[in-house]
Amino acid sequence: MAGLKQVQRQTGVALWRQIADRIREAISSGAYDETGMVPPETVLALQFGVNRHTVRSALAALAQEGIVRAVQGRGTLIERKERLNFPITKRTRFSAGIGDQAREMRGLLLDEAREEASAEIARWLHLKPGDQVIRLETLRQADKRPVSRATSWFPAERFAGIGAAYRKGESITKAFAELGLSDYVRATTEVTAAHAGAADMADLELTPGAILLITKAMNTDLDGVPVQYSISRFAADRVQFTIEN
Amino acid sequence: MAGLKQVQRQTGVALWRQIADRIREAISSGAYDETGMVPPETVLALQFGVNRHTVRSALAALAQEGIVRAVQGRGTLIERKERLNFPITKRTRFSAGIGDQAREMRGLLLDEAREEASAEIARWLHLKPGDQVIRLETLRQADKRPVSRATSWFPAERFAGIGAAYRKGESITKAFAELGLSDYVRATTEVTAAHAGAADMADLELTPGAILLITKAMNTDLDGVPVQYSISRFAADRVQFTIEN
DNA sequence: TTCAAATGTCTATTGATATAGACAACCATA
DNA sequence: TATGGTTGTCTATATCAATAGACATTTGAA
Repeated sequence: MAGLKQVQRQTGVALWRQIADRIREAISSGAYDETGMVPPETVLALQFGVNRHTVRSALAALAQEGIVRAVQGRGTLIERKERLNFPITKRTRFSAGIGDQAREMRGLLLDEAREEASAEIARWLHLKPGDQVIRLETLRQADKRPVSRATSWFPAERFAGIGAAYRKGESITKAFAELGLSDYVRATTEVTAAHAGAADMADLELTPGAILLITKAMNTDLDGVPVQYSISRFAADRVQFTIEN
Repeated sequence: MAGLKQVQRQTGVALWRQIADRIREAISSGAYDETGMVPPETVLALQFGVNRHTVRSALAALAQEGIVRAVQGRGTLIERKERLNFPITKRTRFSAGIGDQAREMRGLLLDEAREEASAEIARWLHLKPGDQVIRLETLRQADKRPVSRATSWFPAERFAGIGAAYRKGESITKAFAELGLSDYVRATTEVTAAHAGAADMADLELTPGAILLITKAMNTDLDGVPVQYSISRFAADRVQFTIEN
């Protein structure tokens, strides 16, 4: 790990936030695995070329996120460092791929609504604008920790009752199975990144300025008929995607 | 587009930066296509619930990026709004997919080095740690505008001279062809997101606090033998990825 | 020509950010 | 139990970020 380079001065983003990002990245990359601790505040201050108080602000933010825990007299211990891997493959089975990485994977239904398809949703689901669709607002957690927040649309007549099915099975796959769709495939996925907004920050327990990985995905049944369109927002510092071709 | 919601107060990230991000997003989503202009500063200030001076700081930042141009007495004109789409498919042809979106796609070789494979690189390329590899540092531009910054490793003995070939053809595909590898496939791709560091900020002409989309990809020849491992950093506000399964 | 609407510039004030230094409290261990 | 290394707390100061108000300058259209 030799030495983290000095931070450069940026306008618009507080120094302590930039340093928090750097330390979070270093932790997640295993730079401090030998000791299981972050270097002393004075050392970090020297490495980054900033005042010790600034480092303390950064560490306080990381402690708030539950990543580190400071103990007076000893040092700052690393509490969590994992980054969940989400495979993006033709056969979409989020829960399956995650099973070995987290003990408890849950999907919570935050809201359900029946509404008319917008032009964009209609295009993705091969419907006419105004056709009825069901919208689900869901939150995925790994070991009690929120990982992603998704908004999904389904053709209303084919998937009536999917809200209740999701609430019961806590996953899209199980909800589909409950409604008689035993298999489906991922058709297209778009990936972008952006800063988190207010609502997502709250749901995903993010600190201000955090990054989201955003996927827009369309799934079809085995006949190629669209069954789901969804926009998912992932906490970027907790996940990575893997695309296997 | 009705109305952009009020921004919330965040610590650590300057308000004007958050607002710049929101406006950039609105421009790229086509919200202001009718007029080709951003709403007046006073209107934006009202929409976001901030002072006009704060909006001006945001617009100044966007002007610095070349996205808008303010004209006294008229308004603030939109100069650029595109977001390049990069398909991530088995057959990786970056230049091909981009052809219809940008007039001029270039790949510049920033640096070339022959070095020993680290443990990680060796693992990806199915080599032994310490085996010779060639590392290329490249920069991709679309219409003179930097889009991504990549670091790629190749087995040295098989692809000796790939630096010169890349400099000549300005793409990995052409460089491979020059060296007798006419076809190759994308084996695995990992996608993450993070804030840009100093070096990438400079190369990609990013403003402080900008987001990077990061891919780690391994390509093989048609026999499944690894030919390239690369880490690419994309300016997140200029691109999106599309995964077609 | 006049006027409304838009951006440009200036001054002033408040709170957040960053630096600096000093010292207290706590922990592990020699 | 003494000591060195570490985090916790306090005070003080300078700079940046954000708000507020006033007015100048430019443009396009009535």
